[in-house]
Amino acid sequence: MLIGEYEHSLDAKGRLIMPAKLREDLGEKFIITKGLDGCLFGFSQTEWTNFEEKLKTLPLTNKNARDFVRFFLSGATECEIDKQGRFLIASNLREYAGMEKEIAIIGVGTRIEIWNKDKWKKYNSDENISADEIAENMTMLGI
Amino acid sequence: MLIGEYEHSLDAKGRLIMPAKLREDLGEKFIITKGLDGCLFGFSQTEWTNFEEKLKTLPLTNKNARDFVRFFLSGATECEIDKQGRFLIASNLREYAGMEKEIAIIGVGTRIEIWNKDKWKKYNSDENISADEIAENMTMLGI
DNA sequence: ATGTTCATATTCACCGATAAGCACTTTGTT
DNA sequence: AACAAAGTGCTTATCGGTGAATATGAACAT
Repeated sequence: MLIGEYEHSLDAKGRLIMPAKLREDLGEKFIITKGLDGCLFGFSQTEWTNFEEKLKTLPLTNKNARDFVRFFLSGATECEIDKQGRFLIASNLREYAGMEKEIAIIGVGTRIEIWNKDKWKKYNSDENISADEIAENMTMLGI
Repeated sequence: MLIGEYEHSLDAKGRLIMPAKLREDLGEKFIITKGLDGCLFGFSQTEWTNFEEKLKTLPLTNKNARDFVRFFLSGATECEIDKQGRFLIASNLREYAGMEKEIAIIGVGTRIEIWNKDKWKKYNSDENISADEIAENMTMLGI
């Protein structure tokens, strides 16, 4: 299960350290693609095939669905972690997610998300997250 | 059943003693996450996996669900109690909960809560918590 | 009261993960 | 062929996490 929040920085060539705690769950090779809310998604190989399967079930006749599928598949890249624990983020993905240097990597269960750190901080400080709402959701989920 | 109130202090590296009485109920490994009212929550593994299962079912396409899942999973860390009964609190969680040195740990049935001690004192002294008021609210819940 | 045991506090030393800089290779362009 | 740009790999220094040793203090039994 991918969890936690980590902060690292891109090197001059656009490589990023994969936090040691995420590495084992994610595997040596994994997939990153454009994500929602301005971040990148990263999937382990098994989670990626799951995800692909779901995308395949969407009706080709629906324009919305076609867009949705294109969005995820066109952005997808396979990444490999090198001996020093780093991986390269393709330049188009870096651009999409507005990445400069400071990066936040978060584990979200079945995937990781890679954020421009400032964006992530802002996202967290916004009222995306109100305590009342959280409490309400928690009781709904039986915690 | 996790109960009681304990006061301890963080060491220089951000580690905290887990009170002996909570250890057996919580297990060697447990999960801490961002909680409500500015504290951290700690769950036993069984409590947590329940919760995870539920989070997994939430739809990727719903923004509310994404927010909620991100809040809990990005804030989560697995902790392991070392031979001396201590565990490390990740720096982002320490920051979130405003932890300096003096800590209060309380048992709340199915989870523990970890507080900055001053915050905890203040929270208790405020009219957040008048026993009478609480009792009154409880009748509404049919107790 | 005294000694024993257990829980907690404090300090120090070591190791692994990460940051950062640099050099080399590959590829594509002129 | 020469060069620039992008990708890959290595080396070193630093810092945070981890474990060990010791000190302090409370609880308990004799």
